[in-house]
Amino acid sequence: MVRVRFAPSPTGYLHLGNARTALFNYLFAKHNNGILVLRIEDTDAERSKKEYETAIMEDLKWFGVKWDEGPDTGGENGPYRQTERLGLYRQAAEKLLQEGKVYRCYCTREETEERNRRAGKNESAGYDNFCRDLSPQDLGRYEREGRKPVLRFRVPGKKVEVNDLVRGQVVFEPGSIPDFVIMKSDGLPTFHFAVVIDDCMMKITHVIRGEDHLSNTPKHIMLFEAMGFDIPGFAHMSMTLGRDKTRLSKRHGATSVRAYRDEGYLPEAFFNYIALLGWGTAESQDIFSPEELVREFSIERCNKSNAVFDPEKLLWMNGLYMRKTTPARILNLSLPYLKEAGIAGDGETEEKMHYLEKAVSLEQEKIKLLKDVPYHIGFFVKEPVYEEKAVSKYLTEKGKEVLGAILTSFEGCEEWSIHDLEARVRDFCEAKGYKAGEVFHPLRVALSGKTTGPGLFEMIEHLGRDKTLERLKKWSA
RNA sequence: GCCCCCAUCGACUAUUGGUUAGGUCACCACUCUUUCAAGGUGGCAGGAGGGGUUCGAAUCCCCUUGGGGGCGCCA
Repeated sequence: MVRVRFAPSPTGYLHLGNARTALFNYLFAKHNNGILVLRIEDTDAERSKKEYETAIMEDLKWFGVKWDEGPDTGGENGPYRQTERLGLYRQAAEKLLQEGKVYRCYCTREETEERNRRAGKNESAGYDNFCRDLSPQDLGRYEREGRKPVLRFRVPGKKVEVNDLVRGQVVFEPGSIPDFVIMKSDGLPTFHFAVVIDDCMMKITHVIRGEDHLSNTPKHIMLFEAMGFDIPGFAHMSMTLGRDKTRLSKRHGATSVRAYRDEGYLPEAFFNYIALLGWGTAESQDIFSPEELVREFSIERCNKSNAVFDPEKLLWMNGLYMRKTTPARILNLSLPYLKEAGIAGDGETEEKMHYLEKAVSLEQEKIKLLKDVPYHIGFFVKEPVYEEKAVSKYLTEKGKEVLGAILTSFEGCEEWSIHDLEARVRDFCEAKGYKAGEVFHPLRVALSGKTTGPGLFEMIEHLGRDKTLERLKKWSA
């Protein structure tokens, strides 16, 4: 049984790069009929916040990553928050201490750096094993000084091989990894230790994570070995970068899943686009349903090189999914934005909802973001926002004259159907010798405030007789 | 400073020893059209550099360069 995990730290909103890691874990799990575990790595008491934990779970669910075991679902391998597992880590650490595989270290960071400096090494050269074999006297002296020790792992002097599912065999030579801390002086485990204990106890078979952890993996493997645990498979995914090929950060604009959700991206578009970052099929297919992705996904086809996140392609893909979905769904999802714009309120009548839905369907092919829906359909409900350039170009003296004449014609229109309306306008043009554009453009601007929009006669029909005549009167000479 | 990873159009990628190096986004042109989109057609554009191996290299090896990551009592 394949068991994988996604293990975020609740220190901020879900980041795009982490979202991709979560997605790949999910796809791998589902492809293999396995289990996805959500584990909250909240041992950093300073930065971890409960609200972020909630937000991360919401955002994962939003774009379609569902886990089988996690803090909210419970499960036999829990608890799923590291702060609720502290006893487990202490127990394991105690055992390692008994076995002499870890030792107490009393050095401060400053002391270590100072010694490194004096030894002519780089400050960040790593720990110098100062406390590795402290005499009982030294130990006692430090304790009497009131120093609180950390527990350091006694790194064996042999090479470590990582057999990575995407990178192949990666070898770390002896001496390249200094003795590292597994338990902090406050009694909390470090990331490296907690991860290994948890992955083992949660029966994780494959560790799929970002490449930023590749250099840490030998530490984890040594810990697995020291504790006699089975070593899981590892797969280190390439990183997600910004346009300038540096790590995705605020400089690149929105980097959280939440931000994209708020802008009005469709979850399936986000899901699809993110899956394409660092993974592809032999056919270079671009559009996948979630089911297809689950079926097609494989670790072997994951790219080794980093991928640049391209908001433009995401936007294009979102437009594509907008066109694929139903107007009713777009309407429902854009309700918050419509409310904010004063176009729809709570508990609208069925009639109004139908009216809005039709308006959405007329504009659907142009909608790229849910956030933009009010801009596109607002004039159907509220007084148009007249764009200055449109008015000065088309609602000229001559334009107003034309509108006045059209008004007369429309007033006599009883059926108010696309056909009737169009016939009237075309007859009018012919009778008065106007070119189509001389009439169409002023009409559109007077009714919608914009030079762009749906088909003119569909628009007039849907706008209705009253609003049409009223707006024409306003702009007639 | 030490260690690790990576390298195909501007971006995402396909091509795993023999291809006019393919697709998608973006961009440009044309087309459709009452507008804007969407659609259709076409175009621009790529193997980082240098050495090998081979009849033949984007593909295998080495070096250089460039980019990314790690070396915390952060995760």
